[in-house]
Amino acid sequence: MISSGMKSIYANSVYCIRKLLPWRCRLFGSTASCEQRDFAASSSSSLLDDFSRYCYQRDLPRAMETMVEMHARGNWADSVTYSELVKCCLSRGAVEEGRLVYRHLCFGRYSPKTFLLNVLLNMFVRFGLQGEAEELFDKMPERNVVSWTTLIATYANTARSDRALELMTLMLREGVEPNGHTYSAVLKACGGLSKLRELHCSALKVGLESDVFVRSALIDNYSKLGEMNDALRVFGEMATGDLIVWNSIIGGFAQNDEAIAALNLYKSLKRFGFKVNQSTLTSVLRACTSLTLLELGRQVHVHILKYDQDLILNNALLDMYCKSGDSEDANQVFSGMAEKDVISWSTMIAGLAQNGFSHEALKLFDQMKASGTKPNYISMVGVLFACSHAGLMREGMLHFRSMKKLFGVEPGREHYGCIIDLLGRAGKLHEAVKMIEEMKCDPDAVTWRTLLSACRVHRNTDLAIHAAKQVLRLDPEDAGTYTILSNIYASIQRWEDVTEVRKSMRVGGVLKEPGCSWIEVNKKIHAFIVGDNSHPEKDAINGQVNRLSLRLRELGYLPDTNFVLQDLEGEQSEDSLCYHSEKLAMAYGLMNLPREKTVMIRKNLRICVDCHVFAKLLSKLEHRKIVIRDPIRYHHFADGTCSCGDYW
DNA sequence: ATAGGGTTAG
Repeated sequence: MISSGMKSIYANSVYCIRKLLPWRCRLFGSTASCEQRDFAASSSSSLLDDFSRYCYQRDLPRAMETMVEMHARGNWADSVTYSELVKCCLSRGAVEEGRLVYRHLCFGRYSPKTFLLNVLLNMFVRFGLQGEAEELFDKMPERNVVSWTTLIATYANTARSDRALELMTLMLREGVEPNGHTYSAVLKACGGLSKLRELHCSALKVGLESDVFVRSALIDNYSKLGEMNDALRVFGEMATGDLIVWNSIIGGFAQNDEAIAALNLYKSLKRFGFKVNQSTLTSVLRACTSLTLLELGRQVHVHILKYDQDLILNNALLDMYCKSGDSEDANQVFSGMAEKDVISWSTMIAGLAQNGFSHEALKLFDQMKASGTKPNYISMVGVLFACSHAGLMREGMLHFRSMKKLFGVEPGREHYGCIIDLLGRAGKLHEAVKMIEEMKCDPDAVTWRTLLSACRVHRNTDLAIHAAKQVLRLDPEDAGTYTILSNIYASIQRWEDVTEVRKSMRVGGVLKEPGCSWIEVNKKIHAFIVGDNSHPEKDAINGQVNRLSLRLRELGYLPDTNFVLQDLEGEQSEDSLCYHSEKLAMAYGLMNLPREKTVMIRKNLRICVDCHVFAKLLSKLEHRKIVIRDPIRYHHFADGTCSCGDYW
């Protein structure tokens, strides 16, 4: 008879158990309840003492030698000593020795207890020997919550979430009650919101509401699904403070681009007198990054100087400086890093490329390869972005065509996007279309928007209409593309189509996102929304825009009223162009920032041609550096030119 | 005595 505790977890369990039954009888049969000491012959006590000493001293070679001797004499030590030996194997990565310990314990006249089998199970898992772990698990006469949790955790960590959840079900079916360890492991594997809520409920039922590990796992999962209300509720129910739970919620807001909430929580955390650590600061930096709060980020930089060798923190710092358009400080952090991983290199390459330093980015890519760091999918997005940004057709194609062979990177949407951008910039629109047809993955709205952008610059109306329709098919909420499409139809007098586009926009309830620009002055964010006059200094700002506009006209600035193929922030008239949010932000920056500071602006929509000309001329007139970061790329204006080369 | 949490790049 096979007892329920021996039931195999595998589909072909009957076969599995039959095959193993003789082994099982020999090992776990009649002697199953024997204690280790019973086997120790009195004459061997000094051998066992030696063994125990070697194990606790972490002298692996001598311990193994003694173990072999013991095996020959039929002696066994106690479980705790063996667990020390396994720890020793693990810390040295001694796989073969570990296997030998396993054979010594499981293939002889000895019956290891569940505790010891769990230790061995964990050892196999740690060594990445999944097959051997499963085999052992399958053969265990009794599996407790630790055995199940150990295996569930490996599946959860190797992103085999279906298997982890399945094991949890089997565990419950066998009547083994899960604990906090189990939930924090299985939560890592939970895919959707409904499964998460289900696990959340059952964890509460088992009485785990105060387990901080479960709490942080729940917060983390709700955050990943963007359910910040749920995450906040779980956080708020915490009676005692726990730094990691705080880190989870701060990280959650930072990842969901709710930077203000993240920063406020960070402030309360400090007010409560908590000592924060690297993880907290990494999330705080990420929050600063998403708001382009360069000055606040610099302040955080001062606080993290004591962690100057922390790789992840340095990577976040790098990204903060890159995204804030400060490639000099990014370079400084980068060159000061003792250890660099693929993320450090990728961040820096993409950062340089986005800031218009394509050649520096490509030089860095050469250094990366020379350093022995293997580029991955994301690294190649940065490299191709650098090529497209500088119009380096030959080089871009070369990297694109060779990356699979050289680095095993299969080209994906983002890579194709760069190539389409590259071809589009060169005016090779039909080759760009061919590239879309060649894609193995389905093109998405971003892909078609890239083509649409190329059509806009090269004034190809027919193709633009096609691309715009594709964008709207894939993303029917994209207000900007409706506007472009309607403008195109208007320009070729297809009034019925104009009406049609406007109508479908109305029917679909698509609202145009108002243009918004942000600028940091005195560590505070000032937001300028088109049509919003609530800024206390609005009169002074409007006056400044008008004055600048007049002075720029002397330099040849003419408001660009050719709106065709453009998605503008506001109404389409010369008058309203003056009040595009980035112009207001530029004016405000010039009024309030010291002369040596770069005017750094972030905006939610892409910059229009008129504002682009305005910014270029302004940088020359005022001898100021201006950076405008739109959702796709950054425009560095200096001395009358822009790093984007007037293509975006 | 064996199993558990948070942080970085497109």
